[in-house]
Parts: sequence; structure tokens; C-alpha cells
Amino acid sequence: MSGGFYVDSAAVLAREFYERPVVEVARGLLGMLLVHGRVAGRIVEVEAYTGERDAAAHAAAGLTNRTRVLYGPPGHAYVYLIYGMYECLNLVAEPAGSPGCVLIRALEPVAGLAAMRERRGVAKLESLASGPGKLTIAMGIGRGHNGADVTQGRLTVRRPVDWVEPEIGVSPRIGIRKAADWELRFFVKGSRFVSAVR
DNA sequence: GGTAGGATGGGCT
DNA sequence: GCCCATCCTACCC
Repeated sequence: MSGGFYVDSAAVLAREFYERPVVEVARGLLGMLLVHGRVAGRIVEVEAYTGERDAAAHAAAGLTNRTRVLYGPPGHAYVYLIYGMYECLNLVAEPAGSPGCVLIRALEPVAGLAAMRERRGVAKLESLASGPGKLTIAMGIGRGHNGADVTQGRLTVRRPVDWVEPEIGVSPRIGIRKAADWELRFFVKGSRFVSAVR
């Protein structure tokens, strides 16, 4: 199973998609395809990080070397190392100067399953990309992609031809200590591929 | 089914 | 020096 035609016929999202309030972008990303070369997954879980007033966001530290990408134009990747071992992928939203971003938290594997299984060292479909650290490994995404433009090139987000707005579940964000009660996690209701059911 | 603890390194105070 | 937007293993029901 290649999934090649299904992926290739999906239109790449343009910069305008990302140039909106971050919560709209986060919800809008559910059901879209994250594509890296021949590997692809459907986005089923995301979190919004809303900028400098959001204590859980990296942007709460203001403009630093690390957060520079967040202050740039939307539609770029922000990738950082967490816990010394894992990398997390975010997509920059809102106009330049407004540091909102969306953390991609889980994917349903769609294409390149053999490569995903090899990179992850596990076979079970539900375990390949059901977490922010897992999916970057499965997709072959790392800090080298920090700042990459996801509206063109090898790493893109695309709208599949059969996309319909999914039924969306909402919950607090996972694994944070600050602003822990803000309901900014969005996921595809009923998906077996999310990192947590609620 | 569940959870406690450790691996591991960079960013920021 | 402290704090992490995590994951896996070991161990216990």
C-alpha cells in the first residue's frame, strides 16, 4: 500500500491558511495530511500555544534565539528538543510578529508505513505516531527542519480530496504545568490514533 | 488494567 | 541550577 496517489493529489495549504488566529488554525489542521517525502500521516491531535500571555508557551519568554521562528511569517515549522531526547513539531500561525503556534501531537499513519515502523522500532499502527515525540521520529523530522517553509518543498501540509471537517473534541493541554486549565487541545473525536482519549 | 521513575541536553534565570 | 509542550521499562494490580 503506497498511498502515493491519495497524497500527491492533495493540495498544499497556502500561507493564508496559517495567517489566522491560532485556535482557528489548530482546529483547521485536524484531518489534514502532514507529508515529508514519501511518508504521510493525517493530523488527529493538536494543541494551540497562543503567544506571550500564554505562560505555557515558549513565547512567554519573549523574543530569544530559540523563539525567533515564532515571530516570523506563518506557515513555517518550529522544531525544538524536549527532555534532551525528543523533538516536537509546531506550525507557526498568525501574522509575522504574533508568536502563536500549533503543536502537532498525533497522526494517523497514511503512507510510508514501512519506513515509519523501521524508524520507530514498533509494529503496532496505533503506536507509530500517537504522541509529539513519536511522530517526529516516525516522520523523520528533526531540529534541522526548524524554520522550514511548509507551504512548499519536502515538508508540507495538504488538504486531502475527501477532507471534511471532523467532529472535534476539546480538553486541557497535556504535560504542561503552567496554564494547565486552558482548553487548547483539539482532537478528532473517536480516532484510535490520538495520544489520549480525553 | 495502572503508574513511578529514569534517560538526557538545551534554554533561560 | 532548575525546568521542562516525552517516552519507555519495570513492576504492580
